[in-house]
Amino acid sequence: MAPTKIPLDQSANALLACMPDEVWQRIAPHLEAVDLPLGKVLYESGSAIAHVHFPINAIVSLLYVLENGASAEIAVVGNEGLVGIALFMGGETTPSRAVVQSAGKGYRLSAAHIKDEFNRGGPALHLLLRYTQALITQMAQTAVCNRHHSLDQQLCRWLLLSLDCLEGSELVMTQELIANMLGVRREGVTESANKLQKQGLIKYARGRITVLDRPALEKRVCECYAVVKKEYGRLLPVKLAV
Amino acid sequence: MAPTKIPLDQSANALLACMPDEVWQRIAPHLEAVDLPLGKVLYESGSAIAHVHFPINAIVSLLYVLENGASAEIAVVGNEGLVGIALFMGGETTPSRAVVQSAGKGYRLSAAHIKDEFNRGGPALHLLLRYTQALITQMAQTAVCNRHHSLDQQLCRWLLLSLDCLEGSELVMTQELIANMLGVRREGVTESANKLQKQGLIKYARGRITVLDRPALEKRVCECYAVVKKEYGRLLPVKLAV
DNA sequence: GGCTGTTTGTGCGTTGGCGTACAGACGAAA
DNA sequence: TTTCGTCTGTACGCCAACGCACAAACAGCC
Repeated sequence: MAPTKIPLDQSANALLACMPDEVWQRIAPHLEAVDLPLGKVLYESGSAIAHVHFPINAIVSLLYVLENGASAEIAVVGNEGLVGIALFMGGETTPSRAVVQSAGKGYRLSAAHIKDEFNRGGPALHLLLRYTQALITQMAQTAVCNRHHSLDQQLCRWLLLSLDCLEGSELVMTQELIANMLGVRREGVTESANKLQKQGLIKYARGRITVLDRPALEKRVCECYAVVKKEYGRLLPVKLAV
Repeated sequence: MAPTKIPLDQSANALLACMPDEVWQRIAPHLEAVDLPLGKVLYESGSAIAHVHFPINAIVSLLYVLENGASAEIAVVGNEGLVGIALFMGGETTPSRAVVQSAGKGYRLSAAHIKDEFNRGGPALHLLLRYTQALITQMAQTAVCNRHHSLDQQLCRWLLLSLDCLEGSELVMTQELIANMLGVRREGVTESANKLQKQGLIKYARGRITVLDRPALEKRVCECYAVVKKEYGRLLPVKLAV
């Protein structure tokens, strides 16, 4: 409950890192460092969102869940972004669910504080909106990818996107979980992952994936990965002009 | 080129209708009535967007086009919305394409004017952001629908969404076009449409679809339609408080 | 009326992913 | 060391959608 007294690191999250000093000074006192354990739900479909989260080394999935329980991931958020855009977009909530897909840490900021900063209309607003646009691109590209690309390709895309959110080349992630994210059968993931393993691109063992040959993965992935990456790069320059 | 002198009707587009008088007075002089013929491209992937468009009785599709030419619609915009959110989101452009899917009329507003109004930070900003969130919901739901629902269901969803943008119960639209939007084969659409026709839900003839039994369509459509509708209703109240 | 181009209908064989079922493989705990 | 639960591998039939090829129906135009 009480704000954590752990020293804050502005560079731990790319979005925070882009904030001009003035903004950072204002919000830093209200940031709380939080643990984001695997499976933690940051917000639920339709229910009010209490905080935005800035992942540091965790990965958060935005999922749409259907009535029959089937689900599909529409976007991934890592330390390049933030979870809970509905707060400043004005909807307060959204019909999706945010779940921690890879455990780690993050900062959170209460709804009131993020809205307050947003409504000042300064650089934070523009930064957050540009980030939102990047997220939109990711969602749209996911929609197209779901329609036109094979599971093999989608798995590559997913591995690369997740990898980009972490350091190192290891993901802690069962095939079951991946299947849920991609909205496919577990067995399908097993098959695709096996192909990759047999060709030496990845190593797989009981919930640990090690990427052995990232360039080869990039050669096999569909264009969707590059489109999204490029758009993030374009919309979120390393350092925002003050 | 010169602004059209046709009398403007604020109620012709729901988003405009929601604008408080003060805003309307400011932007109305810069609105131009434009024709939106079938197939017209309002903006192209990656190129600068010159205007936002407020459809009146036209329908505009937001499409992602893949390298191999395959495409998929990620959202539909009718008189409840606006085309060109990238302008005020700060990205200036987006990797998608906006195409008129059903001919009609609309208003357009230059990039400079919409940004100017947006940056005032008043009610227009909040309205546009709420609309954007609704659009995000539509995109995300499309992604899930692509993944989990049958072509039959998706066709129903598409028919209903299009119908909602028009008055009357007739769509002018070839199966080929619908197939492009849904990102499926034309033959697939033929088959699905035929099922609907045989059961008396629609009537089909050379690019004219007449919906005969809308309630039956609504019974057959997947949940995605209702989710999107509900979210639009929630985020875009009929009249914005001034 | 006859021609032409567009739109719709139909019939293949193919395939990617689904649902189900079960077996092996491994790790942690007893 | 054994047991148990989790994770991964494999197999089978099934089905929706695909790609391709072509026929039929229709509208507009000469």
